[in-house]
Order: sequence, then structure tokens, then C-alpha cells
Amino acid sequence: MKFEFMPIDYDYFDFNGRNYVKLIGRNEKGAKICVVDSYEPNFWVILKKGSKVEAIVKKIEKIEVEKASRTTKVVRTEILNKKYLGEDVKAIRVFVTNHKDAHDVASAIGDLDGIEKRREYDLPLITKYIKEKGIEPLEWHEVEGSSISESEVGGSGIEKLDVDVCVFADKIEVLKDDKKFTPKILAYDIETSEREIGKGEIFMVSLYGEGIKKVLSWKKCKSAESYVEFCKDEADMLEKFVKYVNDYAPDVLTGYFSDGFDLPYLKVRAEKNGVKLNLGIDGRGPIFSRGRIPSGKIAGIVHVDLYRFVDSVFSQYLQSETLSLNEVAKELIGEEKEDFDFKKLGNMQDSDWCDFFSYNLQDSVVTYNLAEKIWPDILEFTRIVKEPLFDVARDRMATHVENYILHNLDKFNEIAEKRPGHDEIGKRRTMGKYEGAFVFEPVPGLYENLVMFDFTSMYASVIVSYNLSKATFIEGEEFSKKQGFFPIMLNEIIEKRKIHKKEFAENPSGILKARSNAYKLLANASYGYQGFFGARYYCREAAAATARLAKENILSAIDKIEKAGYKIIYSDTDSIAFLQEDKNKNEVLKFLKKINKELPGIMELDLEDFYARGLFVAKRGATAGAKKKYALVDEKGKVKIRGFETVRRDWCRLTRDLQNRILGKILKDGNEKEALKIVKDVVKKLKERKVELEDLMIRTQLRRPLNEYLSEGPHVVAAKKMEAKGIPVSTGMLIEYFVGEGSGKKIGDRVYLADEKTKYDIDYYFKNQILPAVENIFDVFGIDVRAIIDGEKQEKLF
DNA sequence: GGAGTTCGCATACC
DNA sequence: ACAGGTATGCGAACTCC
Repeated sequence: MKFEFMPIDYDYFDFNGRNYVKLIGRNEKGAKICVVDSYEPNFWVILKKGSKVEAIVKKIEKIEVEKASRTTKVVRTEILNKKYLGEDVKAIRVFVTNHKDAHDVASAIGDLDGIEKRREYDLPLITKYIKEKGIEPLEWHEVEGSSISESEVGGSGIEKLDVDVCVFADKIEVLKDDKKFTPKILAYDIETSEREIGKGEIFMVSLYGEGIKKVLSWKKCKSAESYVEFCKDEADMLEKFVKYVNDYAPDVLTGYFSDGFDLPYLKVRAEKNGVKLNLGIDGRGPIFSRGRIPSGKIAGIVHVDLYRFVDSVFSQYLQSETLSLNEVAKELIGEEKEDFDFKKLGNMQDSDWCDFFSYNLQDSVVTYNLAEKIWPDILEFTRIVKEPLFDVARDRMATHVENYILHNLDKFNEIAEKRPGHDEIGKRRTMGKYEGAFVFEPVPGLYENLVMFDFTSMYASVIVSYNLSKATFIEGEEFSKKQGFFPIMLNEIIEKRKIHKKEFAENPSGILKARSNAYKLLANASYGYQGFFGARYYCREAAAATARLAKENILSAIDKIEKAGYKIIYSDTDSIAFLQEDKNKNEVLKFLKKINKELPGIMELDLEDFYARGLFVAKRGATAGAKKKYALVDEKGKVKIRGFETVRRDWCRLTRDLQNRILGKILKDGNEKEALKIVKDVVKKLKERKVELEDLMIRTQLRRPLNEYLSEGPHVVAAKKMEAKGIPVSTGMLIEYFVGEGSGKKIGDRVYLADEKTKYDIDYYFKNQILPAVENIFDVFGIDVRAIIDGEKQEKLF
């Protein structure tokens, strides 16, 4: 039997004491396929120079490890010339019967005479399989297979899996084929009576995908839409949910925060109701792996929690202030969730249930559309880092960088470094910080005609240009001249980013954009990776040198720009802003070219933009200019604001909107007098109590459990109030409160929740919100807002 | 017990 | 625990007399 095959999910199982890999995917006709492949688990023993290879091999081949359920043996060995951290080494590849015991066999070998190190016993089996056999996820392959029952895994029970075809692989080859692949995606969402898992019950489940649009519920309402399917009770609803998922047979089952809520909730309710949540192709329910956040795995269906991918890969590039489905969907696809007033839950009328059904369905619709939007990014990341989709959708950037390295080591004949142990991590973490980036202290003022230069992927290009990595670090002598594999890989990442960015510019598509973006994110995370205590290729010296050399380069660029007669206004890490003055744009660009000729290696300075005006303010209560706080307007009138209160989510709307309008007035119209009027208007409104409470709410994130706070700030007081009222409070939540009138000395004594009926404290909002946000802006123009507004108050009094 | 200072904390920038 | 360091600025807690 011969067919085209795309592996989507990877798993492995033991049979007769051996490991087999189970690939789940689709063929070219869209049928669901399981391919079973053999795998020979192995790890490496690196030898000391001049050691007696034959004697060591003899000893190794005799090793057996007794486990409760099996005995693992060394099957055979190979002696090869390899590289380890760039050095030539002689190594023994030790093949064992079971991967799970590779670590034990490695330990049993121990530090025999002549053995330097043991490596790769700590790589996941699937990672080794993909690396060694080249069966990469989400790429087309050609499989020649034979019947399972006649193969060596006949009788293993694998043929019982719920797939269209299940075969044993005789041969798998990669197809050089860029044929499109569209996965079958199914989105789901549940609504419950309680937020806490294990407490309430599930009212309804919605499902949305191509050709499916459903709300399953045991609650009733007259004149429900046709997509609602009524169930007898919760148990019946759960059974129907399982049936619909099984019938649809998706490649990807997706939710939003579903690892942390929907899937575990379903599991608990299914257990409670005695329903088998057999969503997997093996007839079993989801399995949750332990970890900071549990990950819900379903056999044969890739469960993707979009929140996790957005959180770990996208979030730093999003404008959204929270990663709620509503905000993220609004930003990425321009779609919003429906409104539903959860206060109604205590007393639901017939029509309220209809509204709730509609709300529930819309959540799945939004999740589905978000999944379609993000799919190219998840797909490209999966193809580039070559790990299974399930993991790629959950891994953080450091893991992506590491996986990229691991899957590209073979080009360098390199044996992989081991993961740091507990003690090693502890040691790394106690190391203090090293010196980081340079930030220029600006002189407060409103400037005209600014130019901004910035280095492209600065830290990554420093790593490449100066060859900074663990393998190229020589104790006491800095870094080797011989190019290391990490800088070479990083150079490739930067090159690919350039190529795909250009491709995208010529022929825009979601896939090309995602591809270019994935390389950019990998390049940007590579510096942090080398300084990250959990990294296999951790090298503090390389990270510190990267920061130091980046600093040297930006200081030297600043120096050149100054020597050319320009005035520097600001600089932070990889960017420099200066006054254009009497030079025209061509002269500036020519000058940029000249600087670039003198830069080392692949380092490159780029024109970021020309700006019509730029505003820099002083630090609070000081004359020194504030760093990381400025506002620019480009020549088209587009305003760019950094660091100001208006971009900070822990300031109230009133303050943020006011400051935003003022900055706009000053930058676009250059009119600070008009801006002052706006302030006066808002203060007047505030004093007349005409400001909506919503605009006065302050939102602060709770970043740890309540009992771990040493200092009880206002948001902690507010959270405690919520808890006392029976509102569940958890780490990560945005706590909302306003400051009301009262005699308490601390602000915390005057903290109120939105539904509390107290007058807002005019004085607080004036002195602690509005004034701090506008004062130093007007200071730039020699206008003392505080005095002016206080003065007007005095005039009125007299 | 009030003023001045330090510390804890959240959030932003790159 | 799940990329790094640099920076602002609020409000509580502490220090000092």
C-alpha cells in the first residue's frame, strides 16, 4: 500500500519491550491515517582522548537494566567521529531496547575509565525520532505500508484505533511538495454555573466548524434557534458532545483557555456523571500532563488552546492590554464576542437562556475564526522548529529556539548538550545580573524634524558578527574565531527572515507573512535564550558579551552621528533619534550608508522613520529627562506614544484619554494653549461629578496569591474585598476598583468596587491621576498647570 | 506623629 | 521556570527625631 501522508500528531507505545512511533495524520484524499513506524532508541557516549575504545564497548554491550516490567539491554553500538560543542570527539552510539531506560543505561555506564560524557538520553523520544528519521510534522511524505496484523506489531491492539486506515510503515520518504494542507478544525466552548473547576455544572457546550454549528444544552428555552439541540440532562449533553466530536473527526480541536478551563471542566463533569469522555481515537479521554499549566492531550486529535500560543509567542507584539478572547479577537480579526450579563445567572428567564445559547455559540465562532487566522503562524512554527503541533502550540520562545537548535545539529555532526539539572539551574539562577543596554537621557523639550535610525535584529546580529555562543566561548580568552554552529544557525535564521520578508512584500499571503514572522521571533529570542538559566546551550558570558558589544556599537554610532554635526535627542538599546536640521533626506540616507560600511560583520543600521515632532518630558519631581517615555508624530500625522500613562493599563480611562488628547494637540497642532483648555474642561467635569464611574476605574493585575503580598497596595485591598463578597479571586486577574471619599490615611482605606455606592474622591482623581499625567508635559512649555488650576479655584472663592 | 526615605509592586521599553 | 536587562513611578512601610 502506497500513499501520500502528512503527519500531524506523534505518539509512541511499547510492544514486546520495544518502542514504536505512532503517526496520526491525513492522506492526500483527506482520510485519517495512522502509520506505525519502528524506532531504534539510542544515546551517545563521548570518549576521552586516547581511551581504549574496544574495551569500553565490550563493557557497555554487557549492560542490562532491570525494571519492574522489563529488562532493558544494549542492542548494539557504533563508533563514530562526532562533534561536541564544536570539538572533534570519538563517540559510541549506544542502541538500547527501550528509550525510557536510556537514562538508566547511561547511569549504569557511569564514568567508566575513558568516558568523558553521556548525552542525548534526555531528549524526548519523539524529538529523537523526528531528528533521526526526518519524518517532519506537517510536511507531505510518501508512505509504503503493510497490514498491521501481519507486521511485528500485530496483536498490539493498535489496529483498533478509530482511524480510516492503519498501517505499519515499510518505507517513509519526504516529498518535495509544497501542496497546501488545510486541517479540519473544530472549535468548542462551554458555559458553566461556577468558574471553579469541580464546583459547578456545565449548562451548555457549543461546537463550530465547517458544516457544524451547534449548541448542546439541557436547559430549555422556547423559540430557540435551530442550532440549539436540547438534551435530557448534563450526562446526555456530554455524551452528545463526544459523539459530535467523534463524527466530525477533526485534526485540531481548539478552544480559548481550554487547557485551563473547558477541557478539565468537561473531564470532571463527565466523571461526576459517569459518562466516558472518550474523545480520543483510542477510545480514551483527555490526559493532563503536569506542569505550571496542565496540557490536555487527546489521542489522535490535536487539542490546541489558542490562548497558550498567543500568550507564549504573540503577546509581546499585540496591543491588547489583556489576552482575553474578546480583546485578542478584536485586534487580530476585528470580531467581538457577544455581550451577556452574567449577573442574570441567578435568575434566568426563558429568553435569557436563548441569549446565553447565542453567546455560547458566538464564542466558538470567534475561537474558530481566530484559529483560522493564527493557523499559518502555528503551521510555520511547527515546520520550522520541527516539533509536534501539540507542543509547538504550547512551548515558550526559549523552547522554540532550543528545538530549532536540536533539529539542526546534524548539519554540524553535533551531539546535543544535556538539559541542566536541578542543581545547575539553581547555580545559574543565583548569578547576578550582567550589564545590559544603553539608554540616553533626553533633555525635556518639544523637538521638530527628527530622524530615527535603528539596528536590524541588533542582538542577533551581534551574536553572529562576534561569534558569541557556548561552543565558541574560551575561558579567559573570550570567543573563538572559528565560526560556531549557533552563530551560523542564527545567521541562517536572519537570512531566511530577509528572504521571506521580501517574498511577502512581493506576493502577500498569510503563510509568507507567518513564515517571515516566525524567523523574526526566533532571531529576537536567541539572545535571551543564551542567558536563560533553563537552556541546554546556556552561556552567561555570551549573553553578557552580546549586551556589551551591542552597547559599544550603539555608542560608536551615536558618536559618528554627533561628529557629523547632528544633535542626538534620544537612544534606547538599538535605536537613535537625532535632529535632521538643515540636511535633506538624501543627505541623511547617504550618511546612513556611510555608517553601514564601517559596521562589523552583518550588523546593519536602518532608517526607522522621519518624524515631524517629538516630545520628551522630565522625570517626576526632577529636571532630568525621563527615559522610555516619549511621543512622536510622523510626517503623515501618525502619533507614536511610548511609556506615557496613556499606554499604561493601570491608569484610569479619564487620565489616559485626557493625556492622549493633549499629546495629540501638542504634536499635531503644536498648540499647548488648546491643550490646556482640554485639561481645564476635564477638571471642571470631574469637579461637577459629571465623569462616569467607568472612566474612573483603576485596573491592576493580581500577580500572586493574596497571602503572599508583603505590601498591601490598593488592588490587594480591592481583591480582598472581592473575596469577602464571595467573588472568586485568582492570580492573573485584573482587579478593578475606584477611590472614594473617606477619612482613611491610606488610599487602600478608600478603595471601592464598581457596584459600591460611594462618591468618587474628586481630590484623589485630580491630584493623583490628572495632575501627574499632565504636569510634566506642560512643564516643557513653562506652563504650571497646578498653579493655574489652583489659582482659578482661589479666584472663584474670593 | 509627621517628614523623609526606602521598598514592594506593576507596568512599560527595547 | 519556561528569553534578557533598563526604567518610571505609585503607594505602603519603614526610619528617625
